[in-house]
Amino acid sequence: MPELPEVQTTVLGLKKKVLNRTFVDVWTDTKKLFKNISFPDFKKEIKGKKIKKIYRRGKNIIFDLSDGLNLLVHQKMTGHFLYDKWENDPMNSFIRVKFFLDNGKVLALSDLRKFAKIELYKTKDLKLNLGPEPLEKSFNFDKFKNVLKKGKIKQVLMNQEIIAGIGNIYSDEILWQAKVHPEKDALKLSEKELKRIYKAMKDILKKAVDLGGTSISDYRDIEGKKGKFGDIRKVYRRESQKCPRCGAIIKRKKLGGRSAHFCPSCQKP
DNA sequence: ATTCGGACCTGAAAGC
DNA sequence: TGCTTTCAGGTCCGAA
Repeated sequence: MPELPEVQTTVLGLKKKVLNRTFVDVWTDTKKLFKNISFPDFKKEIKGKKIKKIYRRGKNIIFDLSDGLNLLVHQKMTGHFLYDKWENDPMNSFIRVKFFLDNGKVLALSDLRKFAKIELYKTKDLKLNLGPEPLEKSFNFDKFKNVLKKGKIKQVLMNQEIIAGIGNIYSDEILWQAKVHPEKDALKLSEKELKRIYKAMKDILKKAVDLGGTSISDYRDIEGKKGKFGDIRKVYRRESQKCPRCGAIIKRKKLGGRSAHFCPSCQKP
C-alpha cells in the first residue's frame, strides 16, 4: 500500500490508540509474514512487551518495546493496520495477524497480497539502509541536490537509499507539479528544475499527510477509513484523462517495472 | 556495474 | 456469460 503519507497517517493513529499498551497475545494464519523469526518464537517474545514509542522511518513502522526490543512492520503493497472496530469494507477483510492488547482491544493487520513483513530486533541491531527523510526541515535544497545519483529522476526519487518514503504515486505527482519528465537524468537537470522538484516534493508530501494519504486501492487508516489525497491527485492512474493544467492526454509508460503517469505536453523529455 | 524481468500473492477490472 | 489478461501505494534476487 503505502508510501510516506499513508505510513505517517497509520503511525499517528497508532500513537493515539496503542501507545503504552502491552501485547498479551498474537494470532496469525499467515506465518510467512514473520521474516527474521519463527511465529512461535515471535509469540513468546512479544507477550508482555509494552509499546513505549512508535515512529516511522521511510515506509517502515517501528514499535519501540520494553526489554530493548523493536518490532518492525513494512506493509508493502496492501498491508494496513486496523484497530478495534473498523468499517465494513471489502479491503478491510484480509486479516492476517491479530495483536491482542491489555485493554481487551485488537490491533489487526489486513493484507490482501500477503507481502507485508514483520520482524523483531534487539534495538541495537535495528539498521535500516535508508536515505534522509524528505519532510525533515534539515533536508534542505543543498542536501537534496547532494543525495541525487545518476538515473531516471522518477526512479531516483523512488530509491529508498537516496530518499526514504517516496513511491509510485507521489513520484508521479511530484514530477507533474514540477513539470519534469520522469525519464530525465537526475544529474542533468537544471537548477530551476531541481528547485521545482524539491518544492513539489515538500508540498505534495505535506498535503498528502494532511489529507490522510491516498486510498484509491487498498490503503485505509487504522479505523478503516479512506484518505483524501486520491481525490486531488493529478496524474497517478489517470491515463487517457486530460491534464488539469494544459488539457493534453495523460500517458502511462512502463519504467523499471512500474507505471509512470505524466503529461506529455507539460513534462517534455 | 546497472538494469530488467520475475518472484512473491490475491483479487478487481478490463478485454475478448 | 465466462474465460483470459492486465494491473496494483514494494522490495528482493538473479540473469543479461
